[in-house]
Amino acid sequence: MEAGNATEVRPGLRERKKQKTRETIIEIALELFAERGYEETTIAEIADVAEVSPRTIFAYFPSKEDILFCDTPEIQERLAQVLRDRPEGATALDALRDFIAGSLSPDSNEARNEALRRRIVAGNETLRRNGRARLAGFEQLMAEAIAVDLHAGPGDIRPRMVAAALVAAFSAIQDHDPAAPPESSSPEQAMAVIDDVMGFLRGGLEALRHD
Amino acid sequence: MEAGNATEVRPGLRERKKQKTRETIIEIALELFAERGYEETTIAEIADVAEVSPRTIFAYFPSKEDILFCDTPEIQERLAQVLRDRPEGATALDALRDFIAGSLSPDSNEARNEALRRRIVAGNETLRRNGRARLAGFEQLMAEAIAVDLHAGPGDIRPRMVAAALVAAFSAIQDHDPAAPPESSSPEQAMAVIDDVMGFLRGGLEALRHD
DNA sequence: GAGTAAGTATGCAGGGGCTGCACTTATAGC
DNA sequence: GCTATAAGTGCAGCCCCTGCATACTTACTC
Repeated sequence: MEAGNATEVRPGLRERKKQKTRETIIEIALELFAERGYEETTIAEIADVAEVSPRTIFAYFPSKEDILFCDTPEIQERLAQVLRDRPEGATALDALRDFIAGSLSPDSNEARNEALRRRIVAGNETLRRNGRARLAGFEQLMAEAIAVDLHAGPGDIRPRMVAAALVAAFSAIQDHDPAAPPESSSPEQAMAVIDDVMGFLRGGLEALRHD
Repeated sequence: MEAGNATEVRPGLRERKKQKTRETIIEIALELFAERGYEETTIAEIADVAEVSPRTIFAYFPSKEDILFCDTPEIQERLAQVLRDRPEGATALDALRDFIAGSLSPDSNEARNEALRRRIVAGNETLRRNGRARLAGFEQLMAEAIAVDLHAGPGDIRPRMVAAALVAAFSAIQDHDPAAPPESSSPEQAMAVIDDVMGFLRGGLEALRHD
């Protein structure tokens, strides 16, 4: 450890290089996937363009698909945190709404990648399926939080139903309107749609609230 | 075409052999998967025990996973038919209930395979995920039928939400109680659970019915 | 600044899923 | 029987992914 570093320790050269390599791989993979299709792009090609060995790619990502979906765990962790830290009166749905609102700030780089990702996934059946499967983590998270809201026991299926409906609603919004990615519409519009969904869900939740 | 056949043409030797081979492959694959795990069982081993060439297996099934989930399309088709043919007053939920009730007759062979399948899928993360992904077809089917019930337009997300909740509910019942496979409990018990779910869903549906 | 420890990149060999193609074998209809 | 058609097979090969041994880099210590 060097002395004189500020509150944030700037990571060493090694760490920075690693981060850079990782980002390069992602960037190039997304570009190639978008350009010529996911299945049609091989690990070897990505490695070639990224100027690393194919073996190295697997040191960074457990699988080809994980290059594409690498952000999921991080986003999920953020959501988990928001749910954990929500104030006393706030429901899980409230927390989710805030989370989404907070995620709509279009960080240019992130947004660009996200748009690419969407296009790539849209163009491949398997990816669509697996992409949805990855939402299972979010669903689980929401189900747990909703269970708390509903004072539901562990065997109660209501939280899962609500969480599933929720995920389905957002999937529907995303999948079914590929012509209108969220960055093209304004955040306000996006929030309006989301509030719509929330309204429905709250209605459904009320109907299920018999505790 | 031979003359003198009854209403049902008994398929020729070729067709019967084919069917037999197909069933043998499924049977042996399920046994091996259950015995030593899905990932640990190779196509070569299945082929070996089934006394066919590995290449032949791929003539019958597009992928290893499809050996396991081979019934899904057929069941889905049956559900689609039930939904199509439901009488005027019956809702999609009613039709689904009937469909499930009709499916609970424990055909010994079918039930045995189904139990095996459940165990196999339960023991493998990827299979659980993909198994659920295969439910997307059912979800879609139900969503379409529910959309009719709700007089919902094409962009309406309510039907999807309900369908997703529905599928989630049944998944929850199946996944979360691996100790109690459906054949062990009586059909009456199973139907009681299902009616429970149906009650919730009808409640949720009512809340969404603002047409 | 040389030397060592730890971390990273790479090459190689190989397993396993899956496919296209050519070829043999078995059934069907004449 | 004899031929058209379909099923089964063997082979070569692509691709994802893994374990392992090895070269290379950065980091730390003296």
